[in-house]
Amino acid sequence: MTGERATSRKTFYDRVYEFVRQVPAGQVVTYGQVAVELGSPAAARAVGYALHFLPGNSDVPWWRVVNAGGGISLRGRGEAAEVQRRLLEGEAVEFQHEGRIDLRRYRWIPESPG
DNA sequence: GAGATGACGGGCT
DNA sequence: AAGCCCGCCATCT
Repeated sequence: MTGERATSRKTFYDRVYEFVRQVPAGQVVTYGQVAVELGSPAAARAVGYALHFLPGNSDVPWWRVVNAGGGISLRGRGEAAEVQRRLLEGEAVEFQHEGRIDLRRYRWIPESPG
């Protein structure tokens, strides 16, 4: 009975959605960071895959998740990348000349003194 | 049970 | 600086 693997109850993806949902507007997190927060620092790929299932009308701010370089990859969807950038800019997130975000400034850290 | 997929990350050339 | 390759992990067929 002690083996209450509640984690198995929800899929890794569901945990990703919940975490991303906690990201406040105007801040961003990286795929790798989400993976770390979920307990799997090497599951950055799975994190991106989880967001891949999210429709545009989802209540999960998927656009607040960027790659480790603070940029938008969307490795094969340039259009989605443009939408993501627009959404972030709408939240006062500044993009640098190289189209990347200054993570030192916008990266959100959970349970942070803020 | 095994193989294939994929919104990543890091390292090497 | 840019591009390519490998590895990692979770889910699906």
